[in-house]
Amino acid sequence: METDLTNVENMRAVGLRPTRQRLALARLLFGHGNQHVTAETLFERAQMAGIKVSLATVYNTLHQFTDAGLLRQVMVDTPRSYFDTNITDHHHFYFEDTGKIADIPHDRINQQINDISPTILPAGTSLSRVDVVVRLRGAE
Amino acid sequence: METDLTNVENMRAVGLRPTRQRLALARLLFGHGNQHVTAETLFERAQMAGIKVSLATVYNTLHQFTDAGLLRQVMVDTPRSYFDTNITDHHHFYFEDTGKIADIPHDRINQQINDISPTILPAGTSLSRVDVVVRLRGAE
DNA sequence: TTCACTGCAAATGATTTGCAAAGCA
DNA sequence: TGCTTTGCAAATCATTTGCAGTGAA
Repeated sequence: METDLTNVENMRAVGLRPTRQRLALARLLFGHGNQHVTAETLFERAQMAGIKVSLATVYNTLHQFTDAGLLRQVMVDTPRSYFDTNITDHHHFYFEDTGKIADIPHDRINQQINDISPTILPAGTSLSRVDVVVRLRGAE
Repeated sequence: METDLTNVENMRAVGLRPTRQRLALARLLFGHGNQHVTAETLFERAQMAGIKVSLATVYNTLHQFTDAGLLRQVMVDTPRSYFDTNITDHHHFYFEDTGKIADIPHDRINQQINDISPTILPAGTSLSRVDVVVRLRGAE
């Protein structure tokens, strides 16, 4: 289990003040299993949940959580970017027809990639991360 | 060798009228080895080369070439997208410090990916393409 | 009280679009 | 001529920013 950001102590532990907005957004993000959100979808979900928060704050919060290592930013489509609550080593399906993404479950790709990557890095660089996006057509 | 779009017949062959702007942009794109461009960088290069073309037309042309299978759109960074003149199966380095991309040369990743991918596709979907982005820190 | 955080509205940056003028068939 | 394509400017969309007001320590 990852850091549970839905309580005050853990929010402080990652260097963020436990404000009403951040706690509420954390609850939406981390309280219901792994999910992929955009700023817009999280904002809408917050509104439906009756949480008073501005879109700008949603953007700020997503980036703060990402910087704290609690979210991972996934770029598959311009110009919108997704944030994934699953921060373990894994990769993504991208459904071209619907624009949605999903985690690749039992990740065979992952092991292979991790084995290969270090051997091909250009001199003077270090690996930040490997993103694999398997783009699909057809049913979601 | 790919289709050489720098001449009138081939431009027609992909279903596009060989206009002055399209021919000139094709020359910039396909006349000097593989490269990665954004709409903005191609536009600047065109201006430096004395080609009279608008930014809107550069955008249109990049998408028309992409639809014709002559370019590949690569998304690594929001909200700007790159277009790669190399349309063979291959993947990319992304230099986080500079925001630039480069093809991964002798592509060991590629074979592994191609072997694995078909085995993990969700029912009802077909593989469009696999994008691997190896994100690097440090020197470009 | 102090400094971080929030919200709003305006600014930004990439991209797209509407439409009249220009160019290819 | 007729249908594409172009160019410009305005529109759009996601995102960021400036700044005054609010809230946590």
